[in-house]
Order: sequence, then structure tokens, then C-alpha cells
Amino acid sequence: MLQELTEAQREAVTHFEGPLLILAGPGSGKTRVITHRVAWLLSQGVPGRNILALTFTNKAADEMARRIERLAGDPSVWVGTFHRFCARLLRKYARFVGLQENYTIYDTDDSVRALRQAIGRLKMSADRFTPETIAKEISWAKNNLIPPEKYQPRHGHGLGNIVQAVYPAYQNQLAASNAADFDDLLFHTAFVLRENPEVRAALDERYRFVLVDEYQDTNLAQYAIARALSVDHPNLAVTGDPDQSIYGWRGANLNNILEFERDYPLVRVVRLERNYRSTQRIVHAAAALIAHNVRRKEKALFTENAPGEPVRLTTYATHKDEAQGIASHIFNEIRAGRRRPADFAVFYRINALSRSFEFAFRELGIPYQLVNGLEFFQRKEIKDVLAYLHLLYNPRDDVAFMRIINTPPRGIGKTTIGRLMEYAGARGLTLLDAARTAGEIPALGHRPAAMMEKFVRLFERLAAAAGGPIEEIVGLLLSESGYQKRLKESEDEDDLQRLANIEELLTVARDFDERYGGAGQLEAFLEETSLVSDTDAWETESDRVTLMTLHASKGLEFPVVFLTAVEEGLLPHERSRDKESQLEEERRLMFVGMTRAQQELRISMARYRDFRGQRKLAIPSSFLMELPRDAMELECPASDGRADDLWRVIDQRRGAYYDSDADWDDVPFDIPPEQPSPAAAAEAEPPESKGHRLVRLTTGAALAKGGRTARAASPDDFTQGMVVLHPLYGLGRIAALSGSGAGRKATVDFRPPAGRKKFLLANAPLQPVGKNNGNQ
DNA sequence: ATTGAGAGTTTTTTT
DNA sequence: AACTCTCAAT
Repeated sequence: MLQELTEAQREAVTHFEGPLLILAGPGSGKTRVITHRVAWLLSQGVPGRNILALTFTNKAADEMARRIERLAGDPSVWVGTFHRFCARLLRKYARFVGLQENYTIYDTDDSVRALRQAIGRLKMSADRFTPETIAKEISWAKNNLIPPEKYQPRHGHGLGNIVQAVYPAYQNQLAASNAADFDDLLFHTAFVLRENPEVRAALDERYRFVLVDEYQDTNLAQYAIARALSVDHPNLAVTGDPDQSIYGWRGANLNNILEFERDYPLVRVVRLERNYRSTQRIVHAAAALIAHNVRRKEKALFTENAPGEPVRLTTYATHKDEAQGIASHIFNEIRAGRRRPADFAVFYRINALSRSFEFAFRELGIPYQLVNGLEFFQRKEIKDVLAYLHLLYNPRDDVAFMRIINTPPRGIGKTTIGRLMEYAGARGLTLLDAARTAGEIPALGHRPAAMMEKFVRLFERLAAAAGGPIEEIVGLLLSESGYQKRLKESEDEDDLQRLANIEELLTVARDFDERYGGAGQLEAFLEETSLVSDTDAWETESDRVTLMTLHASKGLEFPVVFLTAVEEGLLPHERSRDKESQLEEERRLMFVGMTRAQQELRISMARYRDFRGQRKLAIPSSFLMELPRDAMELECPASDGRADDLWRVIDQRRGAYYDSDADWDDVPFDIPPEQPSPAAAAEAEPPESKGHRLVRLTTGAALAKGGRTARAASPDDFTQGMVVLHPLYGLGRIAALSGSGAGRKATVDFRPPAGRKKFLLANAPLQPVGKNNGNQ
């Protein structure tokens, strides 16, 4: 078993007791080290039940479990994600945190609904902030182990104050519904471990050897859990790569890995720096990019592999050309017999960019799979059906109740539900219990009350079947509720698709029944469907091109990788450019994407990109100029192969990039627009004096003038009297301004018939046309 | 109570 | 462009 390992790998594998930090660069055989380490521990006589391996995704967990099984044949090792592990633990210790064993796991959408209910019950006006914004702040607090009563406002804009009031109410709402959100799974577990020394000690004893993968992506709660399980038996082995930390926005704390050595002074540190995955040029290019990050642990990155093909950087005229260019390249490679579809992967920064690739692939008949596993379970119709199951399993689940009480429509409207909530709230009843006594609620009329009772009877019928196979329950609820009938009779195209999705869900249920079967399957089914992750749907076996976000690509590898839309505003994403730390995370994201490639890496961008109905001139990503040119080759089908253009543009920007105050506005930008769309071409105007070019091409109205680049105007750029352009209303003049920052509002006078309108500047599609022209 | 049209908004990434 | 929300008509 040890023979197939390198020296460094073997050192990590055979380290027995005591903390262990494995700093593993991309492609350095990390997974292999973990699996072998588990197998080795087993071979040393450590019982499987004393080993806990925590991963980031279910996919990774399954893969790992499979490999351990193959190496050691011992299935008793617990391998899974943090969230799943905590979910399990909480089934047992639910009472410790005010829940019951049959608690429900709320996903992001559910928790926002619960939050709305909580805000509604508070009867306060929180409408200055969206529930999503508030939810985010609460999530932040939980990830940092701050309980409701300890929360202190940290934002100046009043968000903190609202959260301070809403957070406890939200938590009460969850408790009343016997539910936990994603963050609670970690938060509650950490709490149980901290507050109950005997529980902690027992679990520490039980899980004597703990392995944590992707440690760079753990947040404080996960950190606390891992540490709590490693006090009496400090056999905590973590693997990770600070350069691949890409979940900072989710609370991941890079310090967890950067300071591991401080936490465990006696730690053994093993570095895996040699890359076995990619060609020299790919490794060289990736290393050069990541070297631009300041906040990192210096780490060598090298390979003994062949030099390989140059990294290709291709500039297309439009996003459409990009998609078609990539599709036809893949098509030709397959047809020539050089590659098969599964050899290729296409990465992009945001999900919204997948569409053009889908179109292009479909056109050429290239098989592909879109990896967005969450999408299926987030569909309305799927969530509706699952809500029935959730309510069956946990009758206190108010969010599920609200979701299905009038789905399909059964004559119970907003007013009725409002009255029911009022009644339930006043008596501390769950919504379902209140509905059970609908006849006794004075505020309810005869008809609504009768409808309500009918629903309760439906529920009881379903409850009688709740112990059986999932497929049966789902089938029953579909027919009994009339949900299926309604979709079948619909003329709507979308409803047909919904019906197909529900069929698919039935298949999922059937598969589950075959796999699981027996007692407690409703609980297991709900847990599984609640904790699906993005990459879980990814099928390794099928021969198809993979389309996924950069985030989803972590941990995977492909012979040929396309890294697309490497443009300023997308990668790095525009929301990440304020803070240096965020910019570094974006750079790591690109690093992760690049290092997925084994043989060929193809980076691309487009000059024009349509996004949210607007066509914009794209600016090459600042990351492109951090790539080593000696490892690269340029292609520029957009301009007769004159690839020099791109480097020229990048060089022009280089100066501006390092001149911190320079705005992109000041960078001469004169790529000739290669016949954008006819519409855009018709609207194009000659560039202004200093080589400035109009960049934001609105589809409808006249074009904005004045050298603004693709970056939207910030609210504070607007001044009174300024002339602005609205895509719909045309030119107008700012009559008044109020507020500041994100809350800044403007009153604008347009020419008739539009007249006077008010806008929230952060969101309004307003363009300054002339600056400082208020005196005219 | 339900439906449909129009207006307004938007997600960056995910357990 | 696609989605959600609001509001008025039915």
C-alpha cells in the first residue's frame, strides 16, 4: 500500500498520533494521501468507528468512501460533509438546543421565508433592507458563533440594529417550527460541544482520529467543531491549500489554516508541492498568477511532467462567438478522434453564463452536462412536493405549511392565511394545529374554515401513508392533492416541464427506496434532498462535456479545460473589486480553475458581452496580464489573427493598474469593435477626443456618451442638475437628491410624456451624460 | 380568490 | 433576458 506513494506522501500517511497539517498544492495527490492514511490507520489496528473524515462535498465524500473501501474493505469509517455530520449529531442532541429529533433542515429559500414570517410577527418595518440582506448578516453571525443575544451591530447603516431585533425573533421562529437552517447545523453542534463537556469528551473519545479535507474553506463554527473533537485525542489531520480558498464569502476563514501551526505547536507539517496532474506550462502559468497574492503561505509548485502545449488565450468578438468557437473546437477534436466529450470542461464565473454554451453545444449536437445540482431541488414544483413531505415528517414546519396550504389553489387566500397566522401566533400554536381547529376560529368565515378542514383531512390521509416507501407517499400526495391533475390539464408549456420534473422526482424517490428501504426512510430522504450540493449531480461515467462554475470545479480534473469570460467585472467579479482580500480570492478562483487542466488549458474572453439584456464592451481581466507570456499563445479570431492587439491593450492597462488612483476611464481603449451586432454597429458613434470610447451600448435608446467604462456609475457620482440617460425614458435632469451610498435617491425630470420619476440610484439604470454641468 | 399584465429587480460563488 | 412582485380586473 505504501509503495505507490512518494516520500512526502508516505510521511503524511504514516504519521500516527498528534496533529498533522498537510499543505497540498493542486494535483499533488491529496485525496490519495487521505484515503491511504485512513487505510493505514485501519491497518495499525485503529477501529473504523474511531475515524472521522470530513469533506466539503458529498461527491468528495462518496469518492473517498469508495476508495477507502477498496483499499481497506472497512465501511465503518464515517466519511461525509461537515453539514451532514452535524445533522446526524443533532438528531441525537436536538433537545440540547431546543429542537426535537425530527427537526427540519431549511435551505436558503426556506430560511428567508421563515425570516419573513419572523419579521411579520415583529410587526416592524424592516423594509429598508431585503430579507436576503438580513439573512446574510444573520448567517455571518452564526458562522462566527455569535448567538442572538450576543449580536452587536457592526454596520453603520442601520442593518445591524434591525438584525439585532430580528435575529432572536428568527431563531424563535425556527425553534417554533422545529427547524434548523444550514448555518444552525454547524452553529448548534458547536454549541452542544461547548456547553456540554461530557458530550464533547464522549465524542472526542469516539472520533479519536479526525481528518478534515479542504481545511482552508472552514469557517469558525467548523473550526470549533474540529477542535472540540481533538482535545483529549489531538489527532487532527487537516489538508488544504490556502491558495485554493474560495469560500471566504461564506464565512471561511483563511486563518484557520494559516495559523494551524500556532494552534497546535506540536504539529507535524507535510508539504506536497509536486504536481502530478498538469503540464509544465499549465503549472507555470498558474504559479505565476497566484504569486501575485500577498496574503499566502509561500509554497513551491512544480512538476516533472512534460512541457505540454502552450496555454492558449483567445479573444472572440462576442460571447456568442466564444461559445460557438469553443463548441466547434470540441466538435472537431471529437470528430477527428483525438478526444471524447468527457475530456472537456468549460468553466465560468457565474451560472448565468452557461446559457450561450448550452445553445452552442446543442446546435452542434455535442453531449454536455450542466453541473448545477441544486437547480433541480430548487424548482418550485419540486419544493412544493417536498414541502408536503416535510410537513408530514415535522408537523410543526410552518414554512412547509405556508407553502402548501394553497398549493394547488384550494380557495385559501391571503386574508384567510393572515387570520390563521394571527390566531396561531396569539395562542402559540403551530399553523397546522391552528388549521385543525379552523372551525373554532372566530375570524374565519364558514367557507374558508371548511376549506381549511378539507386540507387537514387531506393531510391526515397522507400521514397514514407516511411510514411507507417514499415513492408511494409522493404518488399519493400528487393524486390526492390534485397537484398532478392541475398540471396535466394545463395548457401552459411550463407546466408540461414541471410535470416532467415531478416524474423525475418520482424516479429519485424510487431509487432512494431501493437503496434505503426500511424504517426512518422519510427522515433519511429529506436529509439527503436537503443537503444536496452542486457537484453531487455530476456524473463521472457519462461521456459528456462538463459545464460548471469555477467554484464547482474545485477538486476535479479534466484533460482539457476552457476558462471562459475572463473579463474585468466577471473574473474578478465586479462585486469583489473593492477589497484587496476579495480580489485575492478571485485570483485564487482563477488559480483553481487553471489547475484543473491536465493537458490543455484554454482561456478565453469576448470583446462584447450581452448581459442582463445589455451589450457591453468587455475589458480584459487584470489577471490576464499576470500570466507569463512565455508559456502562452494568443489567438484572436476577432481581428484576423492580430493577436498583438490584446497584449497592447493589456500593456496599456498595466500602467493604470499599478497607478492606484487611475480609473479605467482614463485608459485609452481602442480595440476596433469587430462588427458587434448590426444593431450595436448602427448605434455606434465615433470615439471621443482622447481615444475614449463609448462602452455601454444600451439596446433601445440613444447611447450614453462620455467615456464611462463598463463600470456602472456609483450613487455618489450623481450631482444635482446633472443630465442623465435612462434606457427607457431618455434624457433627463436631476432635480433633487437625497440619502447617500446605497440608499441614495434621485428625482429626475424627463421630457414628456415620462415627466418626473424617482430612482434608487444603486439600482436604477441611470447613466451620467455630462459631469458637473449643474450650472448651465 | 384567482389570474394576468406590467413594472421593477437581479445572484457571484453554495453547504 | 429572466424572474419576481404588485395591482387591477375578473
